Amino acid sequence: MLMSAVRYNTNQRKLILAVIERNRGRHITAEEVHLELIREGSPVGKATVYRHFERLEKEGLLIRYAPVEGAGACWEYAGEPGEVPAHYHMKCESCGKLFCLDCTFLDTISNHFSEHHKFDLNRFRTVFYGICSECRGKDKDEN
Amino acid sequence: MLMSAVRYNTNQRKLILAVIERNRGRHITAEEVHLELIREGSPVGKATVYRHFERLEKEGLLIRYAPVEGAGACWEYAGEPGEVPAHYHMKCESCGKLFCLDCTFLDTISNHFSEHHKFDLNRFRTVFYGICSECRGKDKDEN
DNA sequence: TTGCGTGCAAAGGTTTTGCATGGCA
DNA sequence: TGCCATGCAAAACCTTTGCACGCAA
Repeated sequence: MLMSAVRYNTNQRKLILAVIERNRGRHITAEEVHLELIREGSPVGKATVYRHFERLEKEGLLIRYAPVEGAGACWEYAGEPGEVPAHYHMKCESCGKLFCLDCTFLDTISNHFSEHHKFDLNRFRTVFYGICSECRGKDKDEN
Repeated sequence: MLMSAVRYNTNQRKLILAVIERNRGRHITAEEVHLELIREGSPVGKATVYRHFERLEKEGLLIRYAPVEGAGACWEYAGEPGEVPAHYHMKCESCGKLFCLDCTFLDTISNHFSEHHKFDLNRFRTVFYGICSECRGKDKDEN
């Protein structure tokens, strides 16, 4: 929440923020932002994207999720406080897809952990691993 | 799980397992095992450690944790197959302690994922991250 | 003896860093 | 104009892979 970290409001910063805001509700990687801006015809260096992600996180505009194996860290626009609903992630061990879990049952889980185990769940880091519905039907040709 | 994956009980496998068992209750990285064995005077190649970690995970002897930012994946001894009843793990981000969750609510969670999200949870891989009761009381000096 | 296991080094992918240049305030 | 920001490439890091040799069964 160190807004003081913002010094120059450069064009690159605006471009990066625009892509992130446009992806409100979805997680995105630094690589994806980099490629998206190239596609738009407004290329921004990869290093610059990484540097801004780091700053935006400190400013509280970006949420950084624990990296999932096989991929890099993923981030998500935080927007106004409370704007992004609490959610968890589900990762398929077979196809590698990452799913966002927006389900009221999560509150039940959080509450259970809090009340019965006195444990405050961290939704940014906790990832549910398993096999998704698509892969469940197929033969397990993983690995 | 797939005990059939074990073919040769090589010396390197024994050495790696020994280090892991000795670190029961603590997570450890491939790099740490590699270095520990060098320190012991029984060096084992880094690639071999990685290959064994992968196999031990399939066998159910090791739990692989989601990588922590700034570090690689970390692993932890899960005990002999069948030694421990089905359970999930809860890891405190502050003190690093690993808690075993033996609670009927877990079935509720598994069932919910299975029925509502058509997702088969992997209890070995899924780890709940958060702050434990002990650390909840203290100042959050983490990070 | 057979074929898996091992070690080394090289490759792969992601993120960080150094340094000269560019651009915001 | 003074600094911070940027871009490129190289480095750093972690992990995987290729290949020839070694060793458990």
